[in-house]
Amino acid sequence: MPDRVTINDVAARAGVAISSVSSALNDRPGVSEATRKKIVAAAAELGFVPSVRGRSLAGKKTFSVGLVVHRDPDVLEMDPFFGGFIGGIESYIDERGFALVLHTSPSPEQVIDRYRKMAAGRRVDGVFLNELEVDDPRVEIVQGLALPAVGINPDPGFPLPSVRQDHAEGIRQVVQHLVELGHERFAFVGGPEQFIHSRQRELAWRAALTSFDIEPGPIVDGRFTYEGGLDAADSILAARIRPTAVMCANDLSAMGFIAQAQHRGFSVPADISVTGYDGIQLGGYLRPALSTVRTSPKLIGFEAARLLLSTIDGESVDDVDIPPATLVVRDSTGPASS
Amino acid sequence: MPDRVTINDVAARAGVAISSVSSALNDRPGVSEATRKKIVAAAAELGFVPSVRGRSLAGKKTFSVGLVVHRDPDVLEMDPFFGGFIGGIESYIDERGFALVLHTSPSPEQVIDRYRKMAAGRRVDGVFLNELEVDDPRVEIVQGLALPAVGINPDPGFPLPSVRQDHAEGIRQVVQHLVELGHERFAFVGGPEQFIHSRQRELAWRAALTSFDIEPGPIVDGRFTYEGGLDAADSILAARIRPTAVMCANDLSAMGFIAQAQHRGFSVPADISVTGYDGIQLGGYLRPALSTVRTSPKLIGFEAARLLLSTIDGESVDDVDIPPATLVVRDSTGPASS
DNA sequence: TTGAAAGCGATACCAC
DNA sequence: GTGGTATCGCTTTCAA
Repeated sequence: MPDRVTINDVAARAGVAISSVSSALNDRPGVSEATRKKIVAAAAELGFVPSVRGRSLAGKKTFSVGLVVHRDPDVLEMDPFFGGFIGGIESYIDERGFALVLHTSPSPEQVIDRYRKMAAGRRVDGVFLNELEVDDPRVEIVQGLALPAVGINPDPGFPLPSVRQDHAEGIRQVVQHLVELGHERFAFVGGPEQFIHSRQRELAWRAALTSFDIEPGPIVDGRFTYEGGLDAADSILAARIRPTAVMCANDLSAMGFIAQAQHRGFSVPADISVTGYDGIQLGGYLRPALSTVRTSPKLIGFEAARLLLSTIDGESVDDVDIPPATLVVRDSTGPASS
Repeated sequence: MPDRVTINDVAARAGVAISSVSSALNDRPGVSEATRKKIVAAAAELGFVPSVRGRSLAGKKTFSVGLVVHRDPDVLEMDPFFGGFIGGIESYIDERGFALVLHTSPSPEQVIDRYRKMAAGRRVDGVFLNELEVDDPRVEIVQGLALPAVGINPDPGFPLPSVRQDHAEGIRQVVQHLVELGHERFAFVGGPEQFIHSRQRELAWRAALTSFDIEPGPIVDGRFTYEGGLDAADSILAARIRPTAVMCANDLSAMGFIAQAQHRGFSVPADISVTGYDGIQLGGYLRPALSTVRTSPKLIGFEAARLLLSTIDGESVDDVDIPPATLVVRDSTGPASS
């Protein structure tokens, strides 16, 4: 492999010292305009691109941030949140010379190990903490390692800088929408209880119903998966007194729910109204198109990246609140049947 | 941020020179068993983890490989191939101390720039070339930069080490399956023509039909997207003489096709049989469940990673052939209606 | 404003 | 078998 152009080559070409090259190319003061121009020209001619290796050793930064998907790699295939989230991260860090190091971790034990290695080996300058769980062990790890980290949608009082998008408002809108359609019997299909966002959504659902003086009705686990939605539909639709409206805690389980409801001969929304939560693209293409609460994974990723890079630079940052997720009414919700 | 323990600390602790520590910890010869033990013990006590930064500067390796998703970040949300592919890469490189650097690139021009930067900045030791296009400019770039690279599903004669999974066999099986069901009028929904895998699938489809002495029938573009499938259905089902069986070049467009067919009052498979290509998980959950050709993105990722790391180590490698993608018969294909 | 030189944390070569 | 030491490419003092 041929050796690349280094800062020495540029310095030689411009007839200056490498320290001047460094200063000039990093827009630091202490270089005359004339010298700077000469240097920039020389760098351009030579096609100089600073070596990330060299600068990270000297500068004590790796210029990369880490994201660990701490579930089976298959979630990347099925969970559309990550696509948007990663896209948002990219759009911020790319321009700043940072790269995203992605890890997937099949088993929970490996997750901890990953964070430890990333931090100790100084492979990344900071990490994103997504899909937070109750008493998430990662918090202690990053704190112990003094590794900059940003939390995604944690509960209030989370000890690290965080990005949040309010879910309560959107869920309240769902309930109001369903109430206005005349629904009186409801059910909720939730996510795994160890996830904070599962709890948040269920609590918001309960609270919203309560504010309308409505009984919560059955609450079953949909596991955030398509299959979970299938199962939930079986369980909910088998009851003697069926709900006329169901909210699923994410779009994927809502898709499963609808498919199974249709399979069992129910019409959506004529027999039963169904909503999801997330706002994945696919939902808009379904028949019926899925009414849902649209979140902003891309924006969340963008803001999280901003916070993380600031934290890495040693700045103290405030938490960020993304505008609330809001109701998107499509075709899977309609007037109560009876 | 507290300074980490370095190789110097370990050397001091064990009372030896850093060079011995380096040799001992990397299982290189030239260290007595006794010394090695002392060093390993010292390293363990101190919790020493070698700095990737230091070793990459000295060792001329970054211990990371790059993947550029050279389309809009949204594809990560909609295209399930990446999840499995990335998971496969991870499962190989993780154990070898490598990390995956992921880039998304909204605009085509930026793609080239990305590769150039990754290579010139020596941020990665090698890259994956996926979704190859006809006369793909990336090939020249990596060759010019002497950047190790591995191609995914290229045509024969591709100048770089590659991983291929045969598509022809699976597609032939689709045709045979449909013919055995009595179908005589066919249509094909293809992908964007600049992609090599689009062409490969269409050619295989044509070849298979020819081998059964059947006319190809209409071939329309489904853009590999759900919406493209929707549009393709509109176009194909509006014809006076409709096909009774349709193959879509990927699952996503097949899903769109089915949804739109149903929307227009056609029953799948009673009125029209539909198959996809990819074998995404979601396909199994649809109603009707999607008949398709199952590929192995995870295995492809794994093997591609293996090739890439070998190439990086300077070994010359042979191309890898994954066992062919094969037909999965589910519910979206049935006997010809008339 | 400029340049010389000291690290950063490893690897690798070369004497001893 | 061992321990110095040059080296990788850059950032960052600190003199001049």
